[in-house]
Amino acid sequence: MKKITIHDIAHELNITFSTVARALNDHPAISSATKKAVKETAERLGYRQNKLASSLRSGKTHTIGIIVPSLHVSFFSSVVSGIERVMNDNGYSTLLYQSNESLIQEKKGIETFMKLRVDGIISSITTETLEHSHYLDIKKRNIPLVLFDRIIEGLDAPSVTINDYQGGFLATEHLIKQNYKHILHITAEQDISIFKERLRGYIDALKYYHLPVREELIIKGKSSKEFGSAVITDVLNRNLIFDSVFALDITAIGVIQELNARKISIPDQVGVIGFANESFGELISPRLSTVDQQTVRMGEEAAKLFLKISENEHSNYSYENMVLDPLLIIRESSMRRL
Amino acid sequence: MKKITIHDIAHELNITFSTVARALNDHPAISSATKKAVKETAERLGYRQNKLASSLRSGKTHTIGIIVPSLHVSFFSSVVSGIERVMNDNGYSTLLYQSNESLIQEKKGIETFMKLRVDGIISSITTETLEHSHYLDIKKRNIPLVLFDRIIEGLDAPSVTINDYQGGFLATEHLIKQNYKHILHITAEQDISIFKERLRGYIDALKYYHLPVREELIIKGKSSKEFGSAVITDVLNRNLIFDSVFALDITAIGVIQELNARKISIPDQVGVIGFANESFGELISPRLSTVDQQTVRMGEEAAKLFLKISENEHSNYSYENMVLDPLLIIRESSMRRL
DNA sequence: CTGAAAGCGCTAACAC
DNA sequence: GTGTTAGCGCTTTCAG
Repeated sequence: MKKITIHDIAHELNITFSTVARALNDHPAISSATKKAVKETAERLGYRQNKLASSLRSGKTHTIGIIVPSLHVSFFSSVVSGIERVMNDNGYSTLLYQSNESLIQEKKGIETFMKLRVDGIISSITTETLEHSHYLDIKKRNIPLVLFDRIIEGLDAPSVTINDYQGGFLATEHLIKQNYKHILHITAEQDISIFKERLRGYIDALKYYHLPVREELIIKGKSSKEFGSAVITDVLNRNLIFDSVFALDITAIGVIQELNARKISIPDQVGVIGFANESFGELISPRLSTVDQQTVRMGEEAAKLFLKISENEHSNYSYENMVLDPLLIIRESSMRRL
Repeated sequence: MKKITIHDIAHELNITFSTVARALNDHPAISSATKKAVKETAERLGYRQNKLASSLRSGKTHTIGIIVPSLHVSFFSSVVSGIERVMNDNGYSTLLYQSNESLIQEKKGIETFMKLRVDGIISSITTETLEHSHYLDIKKRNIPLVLFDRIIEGLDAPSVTINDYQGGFLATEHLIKQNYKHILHITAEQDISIFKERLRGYIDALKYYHLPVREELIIKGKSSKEFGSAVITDVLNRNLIFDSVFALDITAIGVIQELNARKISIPDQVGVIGFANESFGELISPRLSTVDQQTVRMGEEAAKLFLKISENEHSNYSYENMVLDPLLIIRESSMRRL
């Protein structure tokens, strides 16, 4: 099947190709008669605009690049889904690149996107991204850049994140209001901002409600079902007093299983709340209360932010840093019958 | 920042731009001295090849389009992940499009990809795709097309699928070998090929091991936790004899919860095996035995298949339809202590 | 080993 | 309202 161009259509109708181009682009100065004729023959010949040529000439590709650490993580695939929907609705195509938490891969992705002349990049950085010269390069070239969730401190780029502090506060406050008074918090070992913020929220909620902050109830370790289970075993062995747990969803699952195994009733004896709103939280019994991170919305907002800044391209807009509110999802694991 | 082109590099070195182009593409007929000089100044000036121009001229974009019903479904995001990895490793970029199970969206995606002149398309069709003229169009234009999981009967296109019959057989056989004799099978109401195949595998396994096929143990309904739970309640009320269940993962979760609630011991009294190997299967107790669909591998194989057919573009290759073997994942829910 | 020149398919400024 | 013309930044013959 021969490639059909505007020249073929022009030839067919005995007009010039530029008239055809204008007709196809609904240029106001073209008679509706010729527009109709052009569009009909375009359809008949199976013409499809060559975006490459159009983009090369116009300088706009209507394509953006998305970089995420990994699609395997449901958080990221949800966000990508949100970005993709909004961008498609606005006539953009989306290129996808997984960095696999590798700085080298991330740089490769950016390199690829630049060569393809994307109109912008939306990214969530890798855990290895301590040096960000490649992001500075994007900015230097005036390519709109939006970051989400994992952002770069000190890089003046618009972003969408979630208020982890508030998430920690809300979760803790909810437990307190359910009349739990000794809240165990399992957090991460690493010095990562999101975990520190959630911990800060936890502490501030305790203080706000005049409850003591007990250091022995703040336990650091890796995020896993096994660790959650181990913590409960350990805490019980040490006879620590606690009546509720706030941990990541995956860790909370281990907590629930261990409590179930020991016939400690949830939520009556011990309440549990997670963080992340993973789908499996609804599948265990009792169903896990949790904090939702608005993943799809995060993607949508990142996309909208991109659209906004790429509109007034050269004007100096203020870099907007949107912070989404986490949502409390209350299920049975923390619903104490008061 | 001014856009740097090969002309700028040529000017800087007092050579012609075509020499620069050849040097950058490692053309054999260029002296290593000029190659070195060209590459150095390219680096120094911050030059980046314009793939648009290159693609327009050469006719190759080194970009493929991926169409999936939805990234929210972990099955698809895993497959996409596999495709993406292999394609990137082979110098391709990947465009992504979610059809959201809508035929119109799917057509729009294909339209977009064609205008962008992708080198090929990898797709899994929507449930609405009963008419496939848009896929015929792809073929007519000689654009390499690979389908995965949900394929089109009668469209002569290479594909990667999973052997659902074998999956059903393996799951059933495993239960039989664990000495379960009355296997309840929960399947879908709809006349979808994948479910019919799994059912066929179930029946054949029973026959193979000389067990009776009891119609009352084959129950059709929607796939959900709630339905799994309801089926167990119903079956127990009707005093049907059964000692094991084979259902989709999500449905199996409901089965397990209902059995747990009734203090019916798993796997001693009743064994349970799922299908899909969703991540939550490992998180419940007892952990769910299941059938893995090799999602990432499916994506990788689809990508490899694409690379293979796009090599010998115009030669007549035989359309390969790769069928992956499902993998039995045995966990506690079906591990009877014999 | 390098240069000259054509052209991929389109957009857009300038004519009339 | 339509035609003419000049590129966008490359790849790719054809020369020499």
